[in-house]
Amino acid sequence: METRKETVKNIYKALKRHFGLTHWWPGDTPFEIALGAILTQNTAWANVEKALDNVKAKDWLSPEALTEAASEEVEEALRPSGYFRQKTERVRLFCSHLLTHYQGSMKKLGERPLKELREELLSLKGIGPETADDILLYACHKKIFVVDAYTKRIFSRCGLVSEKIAYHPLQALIEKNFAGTVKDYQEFHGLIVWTAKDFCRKTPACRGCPLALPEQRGQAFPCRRSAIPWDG
DNA sequence: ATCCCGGTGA
DNA sequence: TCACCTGGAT
Repeated sequence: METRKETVKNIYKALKRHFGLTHWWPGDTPFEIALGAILTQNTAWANVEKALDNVKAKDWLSPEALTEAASEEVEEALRPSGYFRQKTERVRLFCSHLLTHYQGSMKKLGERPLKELREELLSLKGIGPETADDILLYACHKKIFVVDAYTKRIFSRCGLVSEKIAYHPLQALIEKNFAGTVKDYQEFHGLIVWTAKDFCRKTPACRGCPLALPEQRGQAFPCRRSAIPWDG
């Protein structure tokens, strides 16, 4: 029987074989990546892109510009991403922190050690575990596994964990059982996002799923379950 | 009508 | 634990 470590590795290998390189996260600079991480909270990425396009069109893609602009105008730009008042506040709090402590430099922010930086990000209002880890992994290139709703869905449907597992236990389990570089961590999360969109949707669309067991291949349902029972 | 790569406040 | 926050796509 497969060990948990082998299962995690096999999931990564199967997804990589199917999709190739994802080059996740979308965004050209560390600051844009951090911005996207905040804007995508409970929001479809297509709507985040519209907000980011608005910000770029205004030439506001910097912590200075976003803090100096009138908040009503920033709200207007962020509107397509939803929760636009909340997100304007969150974005500006992050920008202020960046300016106050790092001269607005994501590079300087990224020089802090992983654990301290994670606690620091979590202390900011509007940055929870997933957003913090997005920023750490993709903007600061720290080796940390990003857990999201898709990760829980896929790993639970593969039988590795309960679907109700909390953020940190799942993160710890994956990190303990996955040996990879920062690039591997980045790709793994990207592959999970793509898999969730194409196959592992809320209502499963398993036909052609790279994670389907051989005997289930070609079936529309069910996806594989209970490959390895999890004892908590 | 329901869903999006969540986080906060209570 | 849960209501709430928001607009846009399907």
